[in-house]
Amino acid sequence: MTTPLRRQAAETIAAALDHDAPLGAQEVMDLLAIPPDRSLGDLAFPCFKLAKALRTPPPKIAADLAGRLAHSAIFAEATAAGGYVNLRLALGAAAALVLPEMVDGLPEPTANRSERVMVEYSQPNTHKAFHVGHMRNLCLGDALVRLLRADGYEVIAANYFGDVGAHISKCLWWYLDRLTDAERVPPASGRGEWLGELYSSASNQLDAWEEAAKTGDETAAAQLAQARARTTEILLALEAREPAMTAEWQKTRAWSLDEFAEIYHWCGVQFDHLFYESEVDEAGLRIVEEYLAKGVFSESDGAVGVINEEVKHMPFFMLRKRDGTSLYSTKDLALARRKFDEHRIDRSIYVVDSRQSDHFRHVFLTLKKMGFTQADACHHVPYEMVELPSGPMAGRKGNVVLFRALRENMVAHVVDNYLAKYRGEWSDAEIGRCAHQLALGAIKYGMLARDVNQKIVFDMAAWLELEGNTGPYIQYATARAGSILRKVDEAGVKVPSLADRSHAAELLAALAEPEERELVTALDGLRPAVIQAARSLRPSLLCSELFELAKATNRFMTSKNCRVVQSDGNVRLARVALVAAAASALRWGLGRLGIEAPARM
RNA sequence: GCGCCCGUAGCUCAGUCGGAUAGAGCGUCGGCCUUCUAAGCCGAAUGUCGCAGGUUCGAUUCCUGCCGGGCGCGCCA
Repeated sequence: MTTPLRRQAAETIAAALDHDAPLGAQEVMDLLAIPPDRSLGDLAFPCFKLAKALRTPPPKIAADLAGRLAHSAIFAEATAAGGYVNLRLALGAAAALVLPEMVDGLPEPTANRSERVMVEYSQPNTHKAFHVGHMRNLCLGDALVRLLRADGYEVIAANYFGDVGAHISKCLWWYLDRLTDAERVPPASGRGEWLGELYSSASNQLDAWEEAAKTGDETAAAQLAQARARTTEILLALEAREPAMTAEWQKTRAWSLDEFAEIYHWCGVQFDHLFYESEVDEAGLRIVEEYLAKGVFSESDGAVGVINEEVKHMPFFMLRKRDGTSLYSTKDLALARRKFDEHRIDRSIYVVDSRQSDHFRHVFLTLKKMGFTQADACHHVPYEMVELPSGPMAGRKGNVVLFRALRENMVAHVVDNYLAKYRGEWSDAEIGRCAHQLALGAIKYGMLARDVNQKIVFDMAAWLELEGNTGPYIQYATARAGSILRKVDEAGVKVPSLADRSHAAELLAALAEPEERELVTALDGLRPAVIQAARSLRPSLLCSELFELAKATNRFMTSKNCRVVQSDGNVRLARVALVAAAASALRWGLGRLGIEAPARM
């Protein structure tokens, strides 16, 4: 990952290498490392790779190279240590390469690649409640959209609502048959969640009857049979577009969708396109007919599917049930075709939990067999589940944290514990806005900071601590930096322009403290981290880098040797530039994760 | 049974082209607020990198086998 600083460092090293050395500037840059102890240097160049080509032991190469690098523009010091050359940056020159693009605020990303990428995420079911488990997907998908945009792609953020299927008929059964007229009135707000509770009640009741029926309870068995007949009836009525039932579906579906829209708004998530399962249902069945006729799909036990030998433990991928109705898989094929044909995407990303890994392997293999070359550019981003300290989330057992409670509790905690002291001093609007940003930052960062293949145990109490490696910690560093900049401004000092490179180097040569050195190098690491996170579809990489940057910023701001307002001359100006760069970089980096930093907190 | 994921400090986790004495947060213990926000900073202690082999100058990292945990495996989504 290239930055102006790393490029110049690599070019300097490459130029100093023996002509026999098989490394160009790019290879050198890829090898550049950070020494284990910063007292050794700011960068390190390992010489092991050169040993064979030069037929010289690494320590000898390192010693020779160190001698030749001692007096370059970018390095203040070069010392050999074993097979490594440890390099201390000439801080003014280094800062002049790092800070200019940051002091004025990093640019919002613009698409500069020809590739068009769609990220499909969130995919909630209507008629069900939205809970913390859904938040991981939402945060992950949103962050990937932002990261890919930062990497220059044109990205379509897409959602895919599960608005058909058995869960709908269960919910409607409860709503229509089991509620009294008085009960059948949704609350003024939170209708989606209310509907989710109905679904949950229905599901629990059916499970309970099923359990009882297994133990020989004939009443339960009869009730179960009756209920199943009714849910099937509802399902068929919906499939037949029977007007009265369709009207009920549309009404209740809208309650869910409205609430989802509200949730996304609160989360600061925007979709460019909304898909619905109900739109791809029939198209999916037509695809099954089409490719069955072409001989790509085949029948088995009355069902239709495709045989993907590559998935050894389960080669048969079912696409149409014996009763002729569609499946999740059927719709995914139709959806993929729409993505390719109507949205003309080159790359397709699916953010779906890891339990679906086999499903997506099958989907992509099937698309390939159907002739879609884009199948090679389909990626499933699997992630592990969110659990609660009390165990896996299970709606049935009531072991869930619903979105509304999550939001309210987080916001209330932030206000009570951190912002109450500003009452009267800040407007209520600012307190509310700040609490929103902090609560959301805590949730998003918590969901993103862990690698996707690690399970997350969501412990509300722990996340509310807001200490250590958390979103609010990074937001706090940002706010403090902003506070210094306000004081600087009050003192009548302007953030210096660094547009002129040689002037900038001269000014920034005033930086000398270890905390300043650490901050400059941490700033240099931000952009590569964003690119790496985007390329590997792993937002956690950026979280780690932001945490390091926030720590470096806090250390700088806490150090008595790095006062900004109380210093003078070029030292003050250089530090102003450094703080401005840090604030802007933190804000920008958080922004790539969908997290805002409050102006003050 | 087959497939995927996980196993690193008391706890939660980084460590993804194999490289220096294996890191961070929390917790514990001890310091730092008349000085730019103490939601902060500094210091200390803590390890059989699940186990056993193999490849290598060098393995937490790559390969093989095993142990432990999670998830998935034809008419749910």
